[in-house]
Amino acid sequence: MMHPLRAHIEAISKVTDEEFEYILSHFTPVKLKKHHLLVREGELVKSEYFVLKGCLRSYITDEKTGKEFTYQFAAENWWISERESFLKHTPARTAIECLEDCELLALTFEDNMKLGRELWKFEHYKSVKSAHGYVALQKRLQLMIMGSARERFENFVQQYPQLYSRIPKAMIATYLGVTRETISRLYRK
Amino acid sequence: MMHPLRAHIEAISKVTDEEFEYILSHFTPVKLKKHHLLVREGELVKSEYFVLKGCLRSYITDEKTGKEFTYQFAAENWWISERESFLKHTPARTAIECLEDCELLALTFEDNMKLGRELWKFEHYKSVKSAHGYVALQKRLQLMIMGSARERFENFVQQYPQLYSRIPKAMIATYLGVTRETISRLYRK
DNA sequence: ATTTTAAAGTGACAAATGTCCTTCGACAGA
DNA sequence: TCTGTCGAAGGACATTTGTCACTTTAAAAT
Repeated sequence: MMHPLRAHIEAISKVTDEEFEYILSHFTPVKLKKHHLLVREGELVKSEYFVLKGCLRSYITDEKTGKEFTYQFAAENWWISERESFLKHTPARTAIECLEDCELLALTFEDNMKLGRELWKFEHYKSVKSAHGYVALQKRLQLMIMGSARERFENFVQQYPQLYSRIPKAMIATYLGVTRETISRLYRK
Repeated sequence: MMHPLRAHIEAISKVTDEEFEYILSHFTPVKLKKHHLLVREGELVKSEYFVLKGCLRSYITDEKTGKEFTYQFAAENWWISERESFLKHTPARTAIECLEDCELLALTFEDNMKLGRELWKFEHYKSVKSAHGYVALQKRLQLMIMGSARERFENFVQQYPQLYSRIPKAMIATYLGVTRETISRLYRK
């Protein structure tokens, strides 16, 4: 069976066995327990992570109110990191937490750049991923502005059915910008 | 006095007189009247625009409800375009409208690429602008999720005082995802 | 100057969502 | 088995925001 990372890359551009082996040799496996913080707020983030197994989320905590805002979830075959800190070498504004026991592949900033320079296909893969991320962010903002809580919720369930049954509803709520009580109410009516 | 576009570029990377002349030679001046649609929904977008004078906005209209969502405003020294259509050559999902008489500088997709290839500084300028745009979008989403109507409004006024006094409140409302009545209420209390 | 049109402000009421508090069931650890 | 924790659901009530209808003000057009 094809390596999950390879499958993910090849959805965008095909690579040879040698190329993939070379790419993979730059990644470091990481295993983490549920509740472990992969990234803490204020840290410098040196790697991006590809998820082999498990589930994580990145989030911000509002200092004043203590309320959380989930910026991103990631399960198998997703990338997760703190982009801003990773790219600019600034302190992380969001934390990343394991919602389950996780197995990840870490790629450092330097190796990331190196692979980009050496393999045009890898650079292309990254830039397509990044463009997709941008469009997804736009759509999410638009839904946030134009959609009701119900629309946002239904959109989430439809878009990520696996996550919906796997992640505590309270966290999905912070991703959608509502309270868990509101989510709860949406079932009944 | 320095050309506004040059000032804008040099805030990120210095260019020589010759380089700037060369860059500028790829732009086409455009003059438009208030209410003119620079881009219509469904069109192919061939250029990005730098604003010399006037004020515009890009927006989406929800088919079902007829409600508008302002995606972006642009006044002097801003870039505006329909990025997705511009980059991927797909039909525009947002329209762009002049809120005042406008003077713009248009740069086509091809010239944009050409300048990027020929002048590393220009490529750098574009990539920094794009990264800034991404971070701004993230912050806007975050505020949308964590902030009340008042917080979003006050943030807007603080961030764009010029726009606030220049643009109809009803449009600012659609940018913030509230009704104009809500904006109105915020003054009094 | 006069008329017309667009934008802003207001009040009353409705709907959506948040807050607080309690209950219930599932399940992991002692 | 018992107990404690966590996630989910629910009710009662408060607050925010939306909707609609109308008035006032300001700006454009003639």
